[in-house]
Amino acid sequence: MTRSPRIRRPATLASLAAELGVSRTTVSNAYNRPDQLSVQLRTRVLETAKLMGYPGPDPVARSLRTRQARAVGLLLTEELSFAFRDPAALGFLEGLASACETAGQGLLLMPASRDDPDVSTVHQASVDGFVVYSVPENDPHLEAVLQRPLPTVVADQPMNVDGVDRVGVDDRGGMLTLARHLVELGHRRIGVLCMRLSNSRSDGYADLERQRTAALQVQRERLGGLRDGFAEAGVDWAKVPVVERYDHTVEAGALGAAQLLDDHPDITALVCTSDVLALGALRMARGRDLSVPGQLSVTGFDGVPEALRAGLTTVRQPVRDKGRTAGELLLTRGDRTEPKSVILPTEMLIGQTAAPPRAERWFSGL
Amino acid sequence: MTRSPRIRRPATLASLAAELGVSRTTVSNAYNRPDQLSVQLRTRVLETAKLMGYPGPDPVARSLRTRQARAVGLLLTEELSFAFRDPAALGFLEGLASACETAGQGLLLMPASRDDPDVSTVHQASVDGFVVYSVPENDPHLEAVLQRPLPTVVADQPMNVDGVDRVGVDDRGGMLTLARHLVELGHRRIGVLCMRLSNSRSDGYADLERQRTAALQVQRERLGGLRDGFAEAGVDWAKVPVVERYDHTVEAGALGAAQLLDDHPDITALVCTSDVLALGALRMARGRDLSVPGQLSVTGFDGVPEALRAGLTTVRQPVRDKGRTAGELLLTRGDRTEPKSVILPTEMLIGQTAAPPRAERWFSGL
DNA sequence: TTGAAAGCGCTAACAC
DNA sequence: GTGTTAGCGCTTTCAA
Repeated sequence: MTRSPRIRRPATLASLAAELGVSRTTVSNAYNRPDQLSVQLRTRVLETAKLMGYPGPDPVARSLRTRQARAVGLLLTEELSFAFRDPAALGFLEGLASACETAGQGLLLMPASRDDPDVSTVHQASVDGFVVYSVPENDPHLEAVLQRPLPTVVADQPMNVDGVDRVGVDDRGGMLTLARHLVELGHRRIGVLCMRLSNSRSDGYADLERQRTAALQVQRERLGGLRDGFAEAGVDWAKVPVVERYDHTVEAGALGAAQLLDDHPDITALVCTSDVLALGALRMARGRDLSVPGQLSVTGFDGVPEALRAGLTTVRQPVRDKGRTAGELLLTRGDRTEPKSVILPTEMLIGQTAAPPRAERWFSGL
Repeated sequence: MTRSPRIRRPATLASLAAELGVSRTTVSNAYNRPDQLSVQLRTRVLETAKLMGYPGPDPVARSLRTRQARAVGLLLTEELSFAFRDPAALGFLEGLASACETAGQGLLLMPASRDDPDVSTVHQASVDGFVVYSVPENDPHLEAVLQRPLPTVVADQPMNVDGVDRVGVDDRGGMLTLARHLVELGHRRIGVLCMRLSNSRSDGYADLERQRTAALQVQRERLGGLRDGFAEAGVDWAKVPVVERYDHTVEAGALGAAQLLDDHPDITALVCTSDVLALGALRMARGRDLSVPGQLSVTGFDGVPEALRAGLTTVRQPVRDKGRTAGELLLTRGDRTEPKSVILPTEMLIGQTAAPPRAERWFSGL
C-alpha cells in the first residue's frame, strides 16, 4: 500500500513541539492530559496541529509505549467470511462486538484458515487480548495465541485449556432434554446428523471411536447428551447411525440426511446437532415428499432465527450472550487470580417438526 | 485487563539475544529473514526462544519500526452490532473480509456510534488503511479518518470525498430501470418508502427540499432514478408521497408502509428503497389482507437473500463484490497517482410482487 | 505549568 | 553470516 498524493509525510509530535517551541511533553499532554496545561496553551497546540496536519499521536507508537492496543483479537478457525454466513457464529460476533463497543475497544478479525499452518497473523496482531471461538483441540493458531503473553478467553471449545477463561453453553444438557422429549414421543429408531468431528474432512458414518475422540468437543457433548437420553429408554447407541458432515451448510445437511435415510429407511426421527444441518434435512424431506413431522421427525440445535421461522423443534443456546460474555470476561475482569468458566443455559424449543412416530400415532388414534 | 498467572513478564528479543550471546539482529533475522543465517544457528535461536517462552517479535514494536500494521480498519457509523444484522452490510463485510484474508491482513472493526462524537477509536486504530462504509457527509468519524495519513476507500457514500478511492453501485440506474418497469406495468400513482436521509431522526414525509439535500446520497440517487423514470411517463414527482424511516428494520418498514397507505389509499405501487423496508411493507400488506401484487405492488432494492426468498421484485446490487473490491482497492493498488472510482452494475430482478395495477388488469382481461 | 531524559521492542542500513 | 548503530514516535517519571 503506497501513499496517495494527499498523503504527505505527516508531522510528528516532536516536530510539532519544535514548531511551537515547547517540549514534547507539553504536546503530549495537550492530547492526553488536558488538565496539565493552560487552556490557552492547549488550544494553541491543537490549532497549530491542525494547521500542520498533525493527526494526533501515532497509535502504534502510543501502543508501544503504553502497552495497550485498545483492541481485542478474534480467532476463528474458519474462512473469515464464514463468520458472516453462519448464523450462530454471527450471533456470537454480534454479542462480542457489542461488548467491545461498550468498552471502546476495536475488534480485530484475524484471518486464520484451518488448512493454513501459517500462524503469523496471530503473531502480528496488535491487541490486548484474544477471544478464541470454537476451534479444535491442538489447533496451531490456538497454540500461537497461548504463546502470546495476553489474556485469552475461549468460547465453546477447546474446553480444557489451562489457565484460560472459558464461556460455553450446556450442550450436553440441552441435547439430553431433547432426547428425553423424543423418547417420550415414542421414538426409538433414530438417525443422527452431526457437524464435523475433526479437522480432517470426513463425510459419512462416524463410528464410536471417532465420536469418542472427536477434536471438536461441542459435538462430542451433544452426541453424549443424546446417547444418555436414549440410553435411559434402553436404546443401544452402538446401533444408532451417526452421519458426519464436514461442511456446515444447508446443502451438506440435505445430503447427509439423504444418506441416512437411504441406508436406514426405518428411522422415525432425524436428530441434527445444528439447525443449519436440520434445515438441510427439512429440505431433503420436502424434496422427497416426506411429511415432517408426519413421516419423519427432525430436530436441530442452536435456535438460530431461520430455524425458529421454520418452526423447527430445537435447543436454543444464547449465542449473543455467549459473545457478550466472552468480551466481558476479557475486558472487565480485574483479578485474574484463577481462570473462570461460565456455562450458559440452553432451552428446548418445541416446534412443529417433531411428533410421535407414525405407528405410535395410529396407536393413539384408536 | 490484568495479566493472569500464566502470563509472566515475557522475554524480549534483546534478552534472548543476550542469553544466546548473539546480537539482536541475528535473533530478528531468525524470525524475519531465515536465509540470513545458518540453519543451525536459527534453530538454536528458535529453540532457546521456546525455552524462554519468547513469543516472537512484539507486533506493536515491529509495526512501529516497519510502519505496517497488517490490518485494515473498517468504519461503519452504526452500532457495531448493526453490521451483523443488516443483510446488505453483512454481504459487504463478507466480501471485505475475504479480500483481507487473501492479503493476509486483519480486519479491525472500529466502534463508532453515530451519536457519539468521540472519534478516539479512529485515532487509536493501528491499521494500514481504512474502509469507510456508507456514512453520511460530514460525519466526524470520517473526518477523523481523513485526518490520518493513510490510504482510504469509501464504499457507497459519501460520493465526493477528495482524493479518495470509492466503490459504489449504480443506484440511480437500477432504480431507473425499476421505475420504467413499473411504468410499463401501468403504475402512475405510487408511494415511496425510503431509508433515512440524514442523521437526524425523522420519521414521516420527506419533502422535495429534504430529498434534495439528503446527507445520505445513496438514498438521494435511488430517489432520483425513480423520479426520472416516472417523469418519463409524465408523473409529477412533487405529488409523489415519500415517507422516510430512520430505523432500517422490517418493523419500521411495516409502519412506514402503513402510514403511506393510510394517507394515500389510492396508490397502486409501493416502491421501497431497500429490501428490508420492502419486507416490512409485505408484512403490513399481509396484516391488512391486501393481496400483493393483486391489490398492491411492492418493490425493494438490494437483492438480499431474504428478499429473493420472498420473491420480491427488486434491484440486486453485488454487495459481496462491493466489499471485495473495497478491500482490493485498498490493498492491491500500487500506484495511487489519482483516486479511482469503481461503480458496479445493478440488475433488476422481476419477482412476484409487482404486477399491473388492478384497473389495468381488468382492462387487459377484456 | 513545563521540560529533560529514558526507553517501550524492534528492524534496517551498513560495516565487518 | 554476524554485529554495530541509529532510530520508529511516543509517554512518563522526575525535577525545575
